[in-house]
Amino acid sequence: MSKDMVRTTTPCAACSLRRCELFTPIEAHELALIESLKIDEIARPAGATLIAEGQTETPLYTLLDGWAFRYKSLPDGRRQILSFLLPGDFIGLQQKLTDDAAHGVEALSALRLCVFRRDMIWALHRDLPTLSHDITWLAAQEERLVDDNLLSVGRRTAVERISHLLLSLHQRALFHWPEKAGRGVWMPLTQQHLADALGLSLVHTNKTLRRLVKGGLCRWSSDQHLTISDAPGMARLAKLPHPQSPAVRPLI
Amino acid sequence: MSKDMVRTTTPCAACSLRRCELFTPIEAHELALIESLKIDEIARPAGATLIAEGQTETPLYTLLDGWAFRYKSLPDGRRQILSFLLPGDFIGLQQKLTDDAAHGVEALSALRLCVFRRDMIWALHRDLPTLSHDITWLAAQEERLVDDNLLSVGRRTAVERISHLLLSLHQRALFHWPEKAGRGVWMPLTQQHLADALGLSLVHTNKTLRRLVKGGLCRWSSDQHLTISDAPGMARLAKLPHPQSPAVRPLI
DNA sequence: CGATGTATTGACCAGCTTCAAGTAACGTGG
DNA sequence: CCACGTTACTTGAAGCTGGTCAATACATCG
Repeated sequence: MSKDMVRTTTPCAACSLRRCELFTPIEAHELALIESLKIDEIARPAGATLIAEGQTETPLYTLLDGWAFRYKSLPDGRRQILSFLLPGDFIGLQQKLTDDAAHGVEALSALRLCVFRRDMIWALHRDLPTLSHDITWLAAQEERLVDDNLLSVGRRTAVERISHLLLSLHQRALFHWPEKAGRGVWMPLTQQHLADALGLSLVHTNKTLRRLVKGGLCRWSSDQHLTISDAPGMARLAKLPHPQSPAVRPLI
Repeated sequence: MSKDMVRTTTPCAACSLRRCELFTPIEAHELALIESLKIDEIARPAGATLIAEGQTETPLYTLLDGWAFRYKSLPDGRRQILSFLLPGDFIGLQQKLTDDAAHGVEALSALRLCVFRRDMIWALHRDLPTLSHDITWLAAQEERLVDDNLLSVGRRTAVERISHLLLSLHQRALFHWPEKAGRGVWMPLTQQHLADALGLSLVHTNKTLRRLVKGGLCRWSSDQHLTISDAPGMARLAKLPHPQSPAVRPLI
């Protein structure tokens, strides 16, 4: 814990994420408020637990770099991944507002995180309507993601689920890590993670994924890179409903 | 459409929902702002579509009385119910913030609804931090509900799912409609709705529900009332994780 | 060089879906 | 008042998707 000492390693204005076209441009005074609420910038290794299920007094982060996921589990250990987190995603909003963490958050890769003051959410609401509006937008957006996953897990078959998940992760990841020639997009998941996100068993996930690969629709390298070879084919398999908007989004 | 005419049938201060101990007390000036944003109070019959999937320009409501649900569906008609809506729930938040409705909303029973101005969310953020904070809280809370359902659909067995859903609906409904002696709590769902919410087929839902009833754990009357006879037994079956907080909540 | 984690594949089985048929309750029109 | 259509519920039988068990291969790592 770094007491009240403010040790901002990177000024928010210089934040590399801001340069990404995925995020809406921001006013100088908004940036100043965010910077005043920033406590620290930290790194976490792959596999680290950022927030444990049931934990109270959870911290607030913005994910700067890397992959993570939110999950919930049953007493007997069965685990469900609720959604994946990529750079720009806000972490701890739900927990902050409802006190105890209903879900855990774990790192898939090494992470860089921006740490905010515990009272940040209230400060945003009190001091800057535009930013508090953005926070609400982020909360709504995150729910939309979970809604999508619920539709998948509840109503899609195994092939459909995998196609859908790979497609949407691929699309999201592409914004942050451009595809390296022939190697595909970086996606540091094990098949166990896929299975946990899809509500399938590990074995069945493997067999189904294998069928997709053999069918020439995508490639899943052993170094955890994904290539989509036949995007239209996968989209057809995934039974995408209304084509989803890429949508520029706020970054706090 | 009632043009710009303000025809508030009930003053917010007299709103019957406010008397429910489920909701946090509210300041006079907060109430005044809410009332200024209220346009109308309307009724809808059971089965009505409040918001269609893909609809743009969605309205904003607070559900005053009755049951509804949010859903998403696939091109071929398979439908997943995302969550159920009870009095006090805010409707249209997600759609408002992301433009097009990613999910539909349908009435299970006859409804009474409070209709708000389209710019309400922004007005709250601009004018009253306490209320904008509440809005964010509601969004976060709704996501928590979906998280729960996703865990269920992804990782629980059929018996567990049904027990869990009935238990949580029963608990929520109890706040609004006290159990009538021996008749149970009003729950205007068909088994098809249960199936759609649980990611199960109608037939299997029926058979599993029947087993619960024959096991003496609950009763599902033909007039759509639910009695939980053996709450601890059902909770054990449902594999409830951490006991959930009833939690007082804001009402907008 | 074992130990561990991940991927892969086969064999078997069960939970759930689909198909099918029948009952009961309700509303509507003749 | 009853025939009929409709909707919801119920139950049995058969079949498939996906789960469980098990064995192997392969890589990384201390």
